Amino acid sequence: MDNREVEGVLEEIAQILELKGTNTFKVRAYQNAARAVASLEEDIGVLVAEKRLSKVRGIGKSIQEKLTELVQSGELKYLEEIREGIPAGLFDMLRVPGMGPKKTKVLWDELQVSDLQSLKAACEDGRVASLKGFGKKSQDKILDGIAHLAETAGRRLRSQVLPFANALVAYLKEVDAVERVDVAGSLRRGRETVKDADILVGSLDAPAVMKAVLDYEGVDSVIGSGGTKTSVRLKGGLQVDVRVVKPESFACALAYFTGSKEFNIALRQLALEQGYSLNEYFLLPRDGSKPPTIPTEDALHERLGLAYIEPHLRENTGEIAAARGRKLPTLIQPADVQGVLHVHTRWSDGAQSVEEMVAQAEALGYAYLGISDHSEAADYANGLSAERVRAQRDEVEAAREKHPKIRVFHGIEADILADGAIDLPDDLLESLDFVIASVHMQLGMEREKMTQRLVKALGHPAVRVLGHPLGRKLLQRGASQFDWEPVLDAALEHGVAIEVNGHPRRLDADWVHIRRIRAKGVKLCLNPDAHSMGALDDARTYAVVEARRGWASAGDVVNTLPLERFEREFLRLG
DNA sequence: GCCGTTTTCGGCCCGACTGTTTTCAGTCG
Repeated sequence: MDNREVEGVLEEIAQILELKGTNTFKVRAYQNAARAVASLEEDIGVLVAEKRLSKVRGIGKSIQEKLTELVQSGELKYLEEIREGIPAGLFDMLRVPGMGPKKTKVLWDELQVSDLQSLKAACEDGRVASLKGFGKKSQDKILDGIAHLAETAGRRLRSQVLPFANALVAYLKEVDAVERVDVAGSLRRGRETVKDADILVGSLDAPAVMKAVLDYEGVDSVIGSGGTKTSVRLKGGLQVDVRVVKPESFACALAYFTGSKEFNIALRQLALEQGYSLNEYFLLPRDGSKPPTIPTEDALHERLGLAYIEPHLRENTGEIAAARGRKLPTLIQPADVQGVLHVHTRWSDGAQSVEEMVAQAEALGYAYLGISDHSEAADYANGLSAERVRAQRDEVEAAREKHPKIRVFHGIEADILADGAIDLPDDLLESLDFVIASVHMQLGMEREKMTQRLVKALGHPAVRVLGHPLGRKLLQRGASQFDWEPVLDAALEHGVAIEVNGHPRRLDADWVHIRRIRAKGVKLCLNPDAHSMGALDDARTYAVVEARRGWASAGDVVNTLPLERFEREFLRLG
């Protein structure tokens, strides 16, 4: 039972309690505990075994007992008890926009509606509209919500949303009434997938801004529009919320609408302790005196006795305490990345030649580049046999001669076979500059076997990087299951770095595990996993964001090293 | 259910919008 599964159990308890109309603070206690578990830097099994669970903030006596039972036996009587009589379909109903626990419970009690299908039917024959507290509009909104849920599952990749959000921001910048405008919300925090885009505007003329949004040519339909907030659906389906505040409130509002929700709650708590009340407009002294001028988020955090907390860290997973103690790390920046290793070419499933990728990397200012096509076992990707790897050398050598300013390493992304062996002969692997070892097949292997598979692969002397360890594809398939502790132990022992894959659909390892990897002292390697020239910079664009969310600084990442040190200390060449 | 240098009880973040009401509950972020 790993941290993610335990987190899921706590969240399920919170949802069930919410549906049952339990005291909201009790519900919140379980939600807080779920977050606390999610942000642990150790395996929860270790904490339970060493009886250190109660030291975790947010986990008290009662939850500690439940988690001990859960981790030790894999079961939890309390959950089974409260689950009794709660149809699983109610959780799907909660995901419909506008549907919360209260409405869900009313529909269940009054109409015996217990899943999306029966909810849809109840809306279509008008039973929902006839209920007290509901009406025609609620009913139509629920139907729209169900349709949208089915269409997109509600979330999109960050990379798919950013261009739309940036275009709208650029448009609003040109509107006369707009003084300041910025992206907020989970998009600003760098979440891997987002539900919608939040845009904040500072203006003295809110109606003009609302009108400008409604006039935007990218708008498909209007979801709602009030005096200071307008929600629209853009062509392409993305929902965007635009809010307007007075320019004097912009910094407080930007902080507020950036979230996360949990971070805001904690920040307000801190403000209360220090004699302030914090809302999205001002930091109000409780004694009724005039609120201080807050021109930037930096100033807001400083007022509360905190070092500035970057948006990427705002998840209420320890960053506030660290900011208080001035112990936040200096986060890695895109420009810190000196070179990248994980790059494909036409030799396997890439779109460009070796030379084209090298030229592009040089143009982007990289000091070194590793060519790493797929290996033999990845035949779906036209993986390279030992013979073809040797043949590729000439082309790599030619690119080196043509581009002397950038150092080109010749490597491979080799497959980790089911038994943990690497799929090319040892002498060939040893002759290369580096090897990235990745799992591409049998991703759903049983946990114990997958752990052994990875540990064995990391012990191969030629392996330098473990590629996309989770094997997930965002919004498509989940992560492989294995135990992190033995894998990280092996990585540490053999000096292998764990990849942070910058492919927008992978982002793997993810930020939660990056924190664990760092805590263990294992190094990271930020890569684009580029299959074309256009994706070559994805390590700086996407992997860096994921690493920052995992609290990584340049010192945690091997490919921030200058060329000579990277070559000598990490690749162990020459 | 959690928490505590006003500590073992009595708090627990705050406001906008919507749809339903005629003063408010629910949802959202």
